[in-house]
Amino acid sequence: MSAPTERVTIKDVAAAAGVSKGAVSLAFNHKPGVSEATRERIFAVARELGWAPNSSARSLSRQSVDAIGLAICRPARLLGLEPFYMEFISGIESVLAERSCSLLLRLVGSLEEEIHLQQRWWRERQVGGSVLVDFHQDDPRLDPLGGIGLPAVAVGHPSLTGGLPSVWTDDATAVAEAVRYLVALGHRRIARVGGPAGLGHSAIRAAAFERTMADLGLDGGLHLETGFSGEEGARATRSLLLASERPTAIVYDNDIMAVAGLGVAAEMGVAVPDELSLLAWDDSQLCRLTHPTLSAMSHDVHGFGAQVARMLFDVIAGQDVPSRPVTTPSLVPRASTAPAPPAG
Amino acid sequence: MSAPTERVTIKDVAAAAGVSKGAVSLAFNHKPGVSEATRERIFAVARELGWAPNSSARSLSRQSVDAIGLAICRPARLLGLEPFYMEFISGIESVLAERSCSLLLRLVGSLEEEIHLQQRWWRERQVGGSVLVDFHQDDPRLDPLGGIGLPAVAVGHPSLTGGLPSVWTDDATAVAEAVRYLVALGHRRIARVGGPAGLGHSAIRAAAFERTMADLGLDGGLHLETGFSGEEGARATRSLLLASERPTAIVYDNDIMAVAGLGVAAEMGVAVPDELSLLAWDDSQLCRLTHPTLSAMSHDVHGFGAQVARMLFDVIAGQDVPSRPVTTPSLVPRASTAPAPPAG
DNA sequence: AGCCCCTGATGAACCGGTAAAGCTCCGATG
DNA sequence: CATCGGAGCTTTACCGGTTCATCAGGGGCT
Repeated sequence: MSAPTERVTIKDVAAAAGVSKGAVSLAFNHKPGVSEATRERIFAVARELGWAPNSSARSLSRQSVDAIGLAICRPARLLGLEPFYMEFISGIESVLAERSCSLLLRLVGSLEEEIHLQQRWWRERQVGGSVLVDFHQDDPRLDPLGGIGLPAVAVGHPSLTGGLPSVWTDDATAVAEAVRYLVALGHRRIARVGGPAGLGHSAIRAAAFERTMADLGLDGGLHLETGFSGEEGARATRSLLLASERPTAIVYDNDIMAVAGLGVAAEMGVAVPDELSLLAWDDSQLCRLTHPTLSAMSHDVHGFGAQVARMLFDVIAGQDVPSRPVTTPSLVPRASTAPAPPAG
Repeated sequence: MSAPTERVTIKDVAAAAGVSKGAVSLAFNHKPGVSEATRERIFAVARELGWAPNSSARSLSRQSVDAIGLAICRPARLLGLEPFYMEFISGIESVLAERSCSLLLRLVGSLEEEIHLQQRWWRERQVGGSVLVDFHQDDPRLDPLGGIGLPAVAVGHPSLTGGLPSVWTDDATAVAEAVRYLVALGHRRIARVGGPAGLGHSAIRAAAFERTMADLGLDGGLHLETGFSGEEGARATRSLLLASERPTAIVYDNDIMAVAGLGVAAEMGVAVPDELSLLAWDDSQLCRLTHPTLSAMSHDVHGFGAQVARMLFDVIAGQDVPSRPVTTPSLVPRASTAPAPPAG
């Protein structure tokens, strides 16, 4: 016995206000064609009846959708720990809210799954456009999604996103800053614990790391790839610290792995920062909660998301949008980095 | 010069297959009325043309929507660190995906905002129903949302959710288990760092904490309220450890605050677990990354989300759904809890 | 007075599906 | 052999909006 759910439609409002459907539509969309008096009467009636235009009907008629899609392809257990995404989403939403647009979120298990999902979303017109994240080198999504006309904004360096309008952070420059900072502190054996090599931005950071180290005349070969999880960060750190010539500084690709690294150092009795400096990436609140607090490469993830959303709206509006970087991550030194221990 | 975007509609498919719109609709919805041969021909044509039914049109016609809403009212910075939500969402989505239903996610700044949002979502039929989370005592959402016919499932103890079908974890029992465990280890001065008192489940845990302590003849007054953030967890821990008679064990309301507590203990030179035992809540991966690793009250958040989604579908289907608990969190002892130090 | 134009409104067509009623043909039945 | 029933489609009427052509009425101009 579900409630009758008295559906109020535009017709009811029109009847109650003594005008035609068309007039109600004009009034609600703030278009000319109705007098101020009529408009107000219509609004009053609509409020009284608790009416709001049915979004399916509006979409159908207008041939447009007020929703955008975001599919994230990482295990949920990992995502929960990545402060990045929620912050990023919140940035997107800050822009969506202004335009009363909604975010369709989906966690997918593979890029193939994402391809199918995005195709479906677009064919069924469930979304007006999509945000694509986590680009790989030769990303398999580019071909299938490039051709179908889906308006999209890519998050990632233009070298990865195959001509899609993109927003990215200049990770190469940030990596260089991180390395130079550690070198200035006297570190010579610097390691890096990165994300999966297939992931575009990990590769970019890896390359920048090697290059910067080489430029400074140091050995840049000391970097490990992980799957971004804390556990893998811990394992990587453990193996680095067990090496015969262990590094005096480690740069991580996210906060979680840095926290894990800190745990491993403590477990192995390696003093941070006296014997080992650690540098995190993203700089979530987590970095301020550990002891010692974690130095980090910090950036405005919220603003990043907002920028992406704004650009997507432009793309949907049919504008020709140039790719552009957002502000480069910058170093926030805290207690986990210190001058290198005297060579021993 | 946006692409012409040749919109393929059911009419095109019908024409190409040499049948009527109706036949295509029947075929695609797996309803009787078309022969097997025709059905296959229609599918072949649809695949070739890359057609999928327009979701707005379908919603409009069917008077139903294949999306559900979730609004979360916590600061984004905090959410990112709460592994709970992503895991919860992923649980919801595991069920939605089976029914090709989408999740509309919104981060809101206040419960008032959520009320407006949910009302709009429902009036505009953007969602078929909603998941309501983070119930407060005398929650302001109950009145405005109860009356409008929005199908909803509440996450929270029935005492908080005003007659809405609910799913909840038996926090009271879990708190009791936590306390008894610590007491069994010899702890007598046990503190609790909880969430905001207004939040229903915090209140329930607080009450259960006091009651259990009282039952055991101990002082249950030692609990602090926070806003769930790591920083507040750190502050609370600091104040507890500075007290004249400091606790020998602390129970936290989430993982992040426990991690922060661990940081504070280290900073103050209080040995964990020798001088102080810490117990986290939720048991995300984070608990295994610190040193020492964190004992925690663990539960299946993914399954929790799935359960909620399943129930919401039943509600939307018009069934009369009984509220029910999911499995009670259970203790996972790790390295942060140990026998109480000898009284001194 | 006759004409034009502008404002404020109406009515019908349309968006792309679904659903129910209607129509055809065919084999089975009395 | 007329009749009935059902399988297999088609037709048509919605769903609840938007949009556009049309129209009535009133004021200003010649």
